[in-house]
Amino acid sequence: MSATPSHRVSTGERINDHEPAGRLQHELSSRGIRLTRQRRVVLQVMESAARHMDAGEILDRAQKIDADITRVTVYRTLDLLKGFGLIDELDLLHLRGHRHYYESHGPRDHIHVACIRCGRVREIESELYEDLKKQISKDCDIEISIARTEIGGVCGDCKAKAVSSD
Amino acid sequence: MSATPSHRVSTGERINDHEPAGRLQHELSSRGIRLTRQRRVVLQVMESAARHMDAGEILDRAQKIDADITRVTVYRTLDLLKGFGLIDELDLLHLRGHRHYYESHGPRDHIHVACIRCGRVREIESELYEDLKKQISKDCDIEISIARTEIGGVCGDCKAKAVSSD
DNA sequence: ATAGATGCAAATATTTTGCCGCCAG
DNA sequence: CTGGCGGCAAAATATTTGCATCTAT
Repeated sequence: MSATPSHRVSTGERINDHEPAGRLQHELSSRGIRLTRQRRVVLQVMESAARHMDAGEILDRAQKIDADITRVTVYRTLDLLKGFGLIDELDLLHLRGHRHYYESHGPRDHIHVACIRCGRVREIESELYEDLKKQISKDCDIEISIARTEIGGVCGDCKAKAVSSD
Repeated sequence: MSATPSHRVSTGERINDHEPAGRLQHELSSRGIRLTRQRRVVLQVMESAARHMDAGEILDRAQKIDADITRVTVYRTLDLLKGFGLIDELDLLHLRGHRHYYESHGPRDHIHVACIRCGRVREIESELYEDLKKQISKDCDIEISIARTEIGGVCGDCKAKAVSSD
């Protein structure tokens, strides 16, 4: 790792520190969206997520809290949140099949950096990334509302392991 | 559009000008991969693509050239090409459902900029993007082999239309 | 000749929809 | 109260796999 990283780097499992508890609930009710028991549970799962989850994992976690929740409700709630731009849908470079992953994120975009060997995903924020988006916005005359960047490669740990096992 | 864009911008339908004819065939055979009749057709479709296609569209085009090609062969060939990093798999922000799109690309990465209203996708290259990747590579100690960036927003044309229809 | 491809059909996986009874506001 | 919501079952999509046969090298 570089001694003076020019990016804020977060490591390993996703830690949802930027998410004030109840943020999603608040966003929805302030838009006049009905808050059902099931939705509360899915929102709770999304907010407390320690990592990116696909629809099946979200269902599993939701059912641990409230066994009655169905797969269909999860899909419908995810669609709802996507529609309001409150969560992002990622594919993480299709490293593990064609699943889609969901995450609730704070106000600032982050880049997903994944190791194609071990699958670990890190998230980073970058001033340079903000500059790039501004540049694109100007050059393409577009008002950016979604930005997604996924980077894949072999991480340092995996490179080291590859060498030591030769 | 800005008078002096700092990015190379390509507009509208994808024009595959960076792809020397037969590039994919050459890449495969130089790796000792068997070139079957079916694979040649799929490669031809990928190389001559005027835009991003999902698996179904690739199948349709391939069958227009050779009616015997099956869906399964298309999937298997796409997997093969992905495995060698010769094509990219995109979801274009899931703007049109959960389809996956495939594209063969030249040596340089480009950014996909999509209008969330009209769905038009532009591709741009950017020096800033190259800088960003270098920075990430250093900060995260990773050797980057895939980079994908998708940007969404309302394009100038659609903004203009929205105003004029008010 | 033969390792590796294809085709077929069926299995999986994933996501969406119609309809009806139910509940949050 | 009542219009939006959730559950159920089934449909629609999308992708993968086993196996027998064929073919590029």
